[in-house]
Amino acid sequence: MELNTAADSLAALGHDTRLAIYRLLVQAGSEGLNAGVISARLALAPATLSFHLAHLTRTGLAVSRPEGRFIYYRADYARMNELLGFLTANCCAGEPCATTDTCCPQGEPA
Amino acid sequence: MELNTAADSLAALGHDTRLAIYRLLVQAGSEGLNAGVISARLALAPATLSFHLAHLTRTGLAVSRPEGRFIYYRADYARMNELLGFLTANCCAGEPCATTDTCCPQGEPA
DNA sequence: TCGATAATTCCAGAATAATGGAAATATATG
DNA sequence: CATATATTTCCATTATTCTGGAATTATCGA
Repeated sequence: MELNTAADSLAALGHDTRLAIYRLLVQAGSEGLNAGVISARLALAPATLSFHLAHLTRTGLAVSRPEGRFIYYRADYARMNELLGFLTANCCAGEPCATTDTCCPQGEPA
Repeated sequence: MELNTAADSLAALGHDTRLAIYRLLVQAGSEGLNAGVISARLALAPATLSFHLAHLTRTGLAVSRPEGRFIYYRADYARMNELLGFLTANCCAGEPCATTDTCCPQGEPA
C-alpha cells in the first residue's frame, strides 16, 4: 500500500462523524447498513451523510451495494487490514518487537 | 479509547507528511530520531516539521525527549496498538470473523 | 562570553474540508 | 401514472488546516 493511499484512508477515518459511521459498518458485518439507518442512528442531515459516505467509499474503506431504493454500505475488511498492516510494517528497527513495550503483540507482521 | 480521541489520532496520521514522519518513527524503534534527522530525510522546512511533530505529540502517537540541543521523537507503540484495537473492536456482528473475508486474521480482539 | 547550531513559536496568506438547504434522480407502491 | 420514499448532487457559506519566513529560546563548544 502506498503511503499516499494510506494517508487518504486515515484522513477519511480521522473525523468524528466518519469514524462513527465506519464503526457502525465494522460492527454491522457483511450485511452492512443502508444510508437511512445510519442517518437515523447518528442523526445526520442526508446531504452530510452522503458526503461522508462518499468519502469513505472513495478511499475504499466502505463499499456500496444498491438494493431497490436503498443503498447498503459495508466495511471492506480486507482494506482495513491492509491499512493496519501498513502502520506496523517494518517496525521497531529490528529490536525484538513483541517485547518492546507493546509494539506488535502478535510479533512483527510480514 | 474514546471515538473522539481515536478520530484525532487518525486525523493526525491522515496527512502525507505526518504519516511519513510517523512511519520513520515506527521504523526507528525505541531510540527515536531527532528533529534534524527527520527534517533532512524528508526535506521539510523547520517550522513545518515542528508543526507536524507537535500534532503527532498532542495526540499521543509520538513522544518527545530532549537530549542536549536535540529533541528526540519516538512512536508510542502502546498508543498505536490501542488505536488499531479501536478500529477492529466488536467487528463483524458476531459472524465468525476470522473467516469472513479477511477481517481479524488473528480472530476477534478482546 | 560569543558565535554556531537545534528547534520552536509567531504570524499571515493560501488551500482545503465540512455543513446543510434545495433541487434532482431513481425506485417502489397504489 | 401519480405520489411517497431513499439517496445523491449542487452550491454557497463557514470553519479549519497547512505552509514557511522571520523572530525567539536554548544548548553547546571554543
